[in-house]
Amino acid sequence: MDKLMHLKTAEVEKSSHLDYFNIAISVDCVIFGYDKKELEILLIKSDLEEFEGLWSLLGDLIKPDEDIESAPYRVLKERTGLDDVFLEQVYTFGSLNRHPSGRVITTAYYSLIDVNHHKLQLTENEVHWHKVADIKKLAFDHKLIMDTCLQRLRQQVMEKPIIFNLLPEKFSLRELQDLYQAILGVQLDRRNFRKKIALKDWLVDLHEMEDNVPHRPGKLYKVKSDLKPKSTRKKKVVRSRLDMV
Amino acid sequence: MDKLMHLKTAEVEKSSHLDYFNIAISVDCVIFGYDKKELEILLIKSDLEEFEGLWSLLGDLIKPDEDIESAPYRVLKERTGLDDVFLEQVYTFGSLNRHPSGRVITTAYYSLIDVNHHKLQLTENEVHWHKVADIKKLAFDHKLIMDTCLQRLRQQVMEKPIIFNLLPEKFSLRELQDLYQAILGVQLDRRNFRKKIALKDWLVDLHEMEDNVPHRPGKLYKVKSDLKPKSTRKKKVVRSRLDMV
DNA sequence: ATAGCAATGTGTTTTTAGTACATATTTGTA
DNA sequence: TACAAATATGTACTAAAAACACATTGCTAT
Repeated sequence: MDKLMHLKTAEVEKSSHLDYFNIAISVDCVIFGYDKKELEILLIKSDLEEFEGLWSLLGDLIKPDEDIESAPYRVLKERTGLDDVFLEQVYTFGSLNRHPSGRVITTAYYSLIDVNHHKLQLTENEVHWHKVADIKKLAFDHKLIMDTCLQRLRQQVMEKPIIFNLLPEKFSLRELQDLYQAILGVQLDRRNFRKKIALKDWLVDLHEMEDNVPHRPGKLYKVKSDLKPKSTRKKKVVRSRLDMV
Repeated sequence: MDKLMHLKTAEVEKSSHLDYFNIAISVDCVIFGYDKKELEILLIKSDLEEFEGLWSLLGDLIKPDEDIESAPYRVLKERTGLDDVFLEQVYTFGSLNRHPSGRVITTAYYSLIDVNHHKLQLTENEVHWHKVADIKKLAFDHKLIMDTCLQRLRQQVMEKPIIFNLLPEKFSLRELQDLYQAILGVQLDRRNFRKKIALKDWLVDLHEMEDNVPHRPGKLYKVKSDLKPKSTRKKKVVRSRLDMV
């Protein structure tokens, strides 16, 4: 409220490149994928001297003429070719020394992508998938950002029907359970899992069967079509129960 | 990652006042208080022409040499004289046209203050408490920010022992229930409420009684002392149950 | 003093959700 | 045709949420 807040447009123009604009702002994307029963994220090799050999999140500075929410969509489009992705803002990180080259505050988003069915056009060959479980260290504060996003993902996945962004159109309950286990990092009881999912009432039975499995095939399901908004921007409000009321 | 991300320190210095710094970044504080069974927030009169007569949140631009988290503490200290307050980051708002005077991205924090027992030193007389329920419109996108913070507060208050930041040291279950009702905007059954609170195991029975009430006095409680970190920065992790595990 | 008011303080029942656990069935394969 | 590896399903126990009623305490007005 103090400074810019009280200025009229003309004054802002005048003072543009002074004190108030000494901070750059970026977005960083924690792009989750799922492959071979493992949760993965998409990383790019850092080319800062300080972080030689380390990987970092995909991100970019926000342009002066784009909404903050558009920035992560743009980053994903530029890096992967995808543009109908699930994205959700998580937290904004702004420690003084988080970026060695200057003052950069960054807003973290996480994204969920079905790796096997949207073929990514990885524009740079320095971009690769990494198993989340194997990641010990990243450039900048990106490990902290990743952990924060993973924590949020774990919350959300229990409450809202977003997990289906990581799966193909048709899937078996087994595949769904494997994915939950990969995200939550725990083993689940199959019978209780099925009851829980049934209770949530997110699925439609397709009356089709798996094939290409070396054992008894399971039924296939898809997510109910009214639960499938990809992006946060047009998200349907699914009220969580206020359990004290 | 594109631009600044790849620059070495010297290059950043050189390019400082160019494209990358055309966005200002601020924090805005949704400061919740509780008085006479109503949830309130602290607002300041907007002095932008565009928002003549409207109220706005307390905020300020982030200084190039302060952590993002320090900024809302500074704002609160400057505006209210308080410095041991509960603050939590909620969301970052950055629509292109949210600020009429220029491009400003803002990170919203909410704060909980016991109005009656920490006397605020309101440095400006344009700063006042307003009942949340009465607020229809605010300057900028501050109504959206307030609503987002209120929604987060409602979530958190069920999960974590933060509500006590709005109450005096000693309180009765009746006062606690009234406060929950004010925040959640619903009526609660007294017996079920007490059971629920007992279950959470947040309180210590002080074996003292209310006085100055025109009816049978209730017992007084305080929050368990190990549950009282005021700020997010040193917050104790209270694991929420992963109910599928 | 005492009747009435306005609270506090407690307990039971029903329903729903979570947890632990076992058996029969189906398909592919050796 | 027996076996391996899944799917599919049900029951009993426990915990929590929700709905609901009665006795008690302290103040106050008559």
